[in-house]
Formats: sequence, structure tokens, C-alpha cells
Amino acid sequence: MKKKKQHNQIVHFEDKEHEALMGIWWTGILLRKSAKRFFSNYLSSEVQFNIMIVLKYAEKEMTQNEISEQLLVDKSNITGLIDRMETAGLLRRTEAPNDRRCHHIELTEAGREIIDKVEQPYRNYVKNLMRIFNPQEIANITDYMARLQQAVSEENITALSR
Amino acid sequence: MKKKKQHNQIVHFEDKEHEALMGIWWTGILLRKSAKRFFSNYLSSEVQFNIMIVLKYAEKEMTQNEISEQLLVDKSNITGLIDRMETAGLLRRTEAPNDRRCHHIELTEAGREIIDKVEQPYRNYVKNLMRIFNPQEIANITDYMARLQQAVSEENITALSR
DNA sequence: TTAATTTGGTTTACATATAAACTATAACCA
DNA sequence: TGGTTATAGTTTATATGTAAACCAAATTAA
Repeated sequence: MKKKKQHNQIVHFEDKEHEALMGIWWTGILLRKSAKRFFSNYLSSEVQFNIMIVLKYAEKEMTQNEISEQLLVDKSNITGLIDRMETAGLLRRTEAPNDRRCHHIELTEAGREIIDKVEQPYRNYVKNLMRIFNPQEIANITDYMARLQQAVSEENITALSR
Repeated sequence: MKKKKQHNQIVHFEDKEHEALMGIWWTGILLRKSAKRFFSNYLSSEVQFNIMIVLKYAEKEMTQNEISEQLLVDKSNITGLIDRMETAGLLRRTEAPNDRRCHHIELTEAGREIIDKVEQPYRNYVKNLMRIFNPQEIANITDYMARLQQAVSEENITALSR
């Protein structure tokens, strides 16, 4: 039995607002770790899963750039991601007919099989995890996160200047 | 003016629970990006900030392992992080008197100056961001995230087996 | 007190992430 | 039309993240 790591008070919380924000931060980290382990036998990360889901449900041909924008993955990051997934046989690049700058990305047959095998168990896993919340709480979370995302995006952060 | 990237429906949401979970996931990513930009003139990431805050408020000498557990940063990751921060002059390793396996990590004078310069603006930034929530909502967020973290930790994820 | 196990930390190999510089093509516009 | 600008994608450099193998020191057990 592995000893459970527990992290307490990371930061010296000065206020409730900070504590709440760090809660979201921490939860995000834990979710990422957890998802990575969940997919580890088939995919190297949740990001790869998300890319494949986007491709599976896309109603049109997708370019790298479109995937990049939908998933908040930087374009310079997408290149390597698509490279590795192409090497792994999950998807392929094809030439876009009207724009010689971009490629269309599509799942291969093997990729489709894998996403089909992995998708439902993942949805069950999520469902199971979220059982701890009642419908009102689920709705609250969605609302809070949407508002916070909006606030972060609008912040237009000015880096601390020296 | 930079065009605002908007990400909509990443994943084809089957249910409310999934939507809520993805909201947290997404928010975590946006917060990380935002914090990185915020600190960029002084530190290369929020993780470095967190390490320095831990050191600043620690009531005893901290080892790498203790930092690792508090911050959920893998020990194999801590090594390089401390290396880089030591190179940057932010902190130093000293030998622990009673255990020749471990080091104590402490802020340098320069590191202390930087954390002192950066900490308050960061707290203001957080405060400003969270203004959009009322006290009840702040309390809800903290509660929800704590419960979800607990659930994720207990999950003891069984990876999808082939 | 030796032998087995645990713990703190490093190393290696690889994946993900960002910023910045760059190439090629496309779009715009005077 | 021709020159500027914007866009899609790649490359490079560097940071963060994980798993697994490893070493040395400490702890536990026989």
C-alpha cells in the first residue's frame, strides 16, 4: 500500500480568495496527473485524447491551427504533438486543396479504433468522479469556471515590470 | 489589438458533469498561462514562485522532498528546478546535519529580495481576479475543489488495460 | 549485527509547454 | 499590379512534467 501523499497549505494563504484560486489550480494538476495515468496504456496524455476527440466529432476537415485554437495548445506545441501521433499511427496529415500552407489532420483507422475503445471508459470515469456533486453544484461549477475564464482572458496581464 | 482566441466546445460534451470537469481543467490551464506571463520578468514559472513562498514561510529547514510533497512536484522534477533556481542565485543547497542523504534548501539574499518584490503584486493580481465572486461563491469554490481533490486522490486510478 | 527494505535524491528518456525567430504562402490594399 | 501584412506551420532554446532505473544513506527486521 502506497502511502498517500498529502499536500496541505502550500502557500501561506492570506485570504479566502487566494485559497479558492489555489484550490482550482491544485485540482487542475491532480486531474491532469490522474488522466495521464488513466490513458497511459493507449495514449501519452489527455491532450492526445482531446485532439482525437476533436477529430472524431469535427464536422469538417481540421487544420493544426484550428485544433490549436480549440484546445489552447500553442501552435509550436501542436507540431510535435501531431508528429508523435502521426508516428504512432493515430492520425495523418493530408494536403489541404485550397491552401498550400496548411494540412488537414484526420484519424487513421487505427486511431479511430483506439478512440472508440477509450472514450466510453473515460466518460464513465468522469461520471464516477463527479458523483460527489449534486446537479445544482455541477451547474455552479460550470458557471464559476466560465466566469473565471472570462476574467482571466480579459485581464490582459501586464507582466510585472522590473 | 490581438484577436482574442476563443475556444468553444472542445470536447463533444455528453453530459453536464463532463462540462463542469472540463471547465476546471480549462481554467487551470488558463491560470497557469496567465501566471507564467505575470512572473516572466523575474521567475520562469509559478512553480518557482510557489517554491520560494514555501521557503519564505517555512518554520523549519526544508528538504527537497518536503517541498516536493507540499507542491505536488515530482522529486525527479524538483532536482532540475532547484538546480536552475540555484544557478539563477535564488536559493542554495546546504548539507543537512543529521541525514547525509538530504540537503536543506534556503533562499539567498537575492532570492529573498525577489520574492519580496513579487509577492504583493501577485496577491493583488489574485484579489483582483477573484473580485467577480461574492463571499459565498468563494466558499463554494473552496469546498467543491477540496471535495474533488479528495475524490481524485481516492480514485486510485486503474489505468485502462489493453 | 548482518541482511533486507525504505527513503532522499539524481539521472535518463521522453512528453508537454512557451516564446521567439523563421519560411512559405495567402490576403490585403494602394 | 506590386508591396505590405497576416497566417499556417516549423524550428530552436529552454522549462516543466512523468516514469523508471539507479545510488547512497538510513531504517527496520531477522
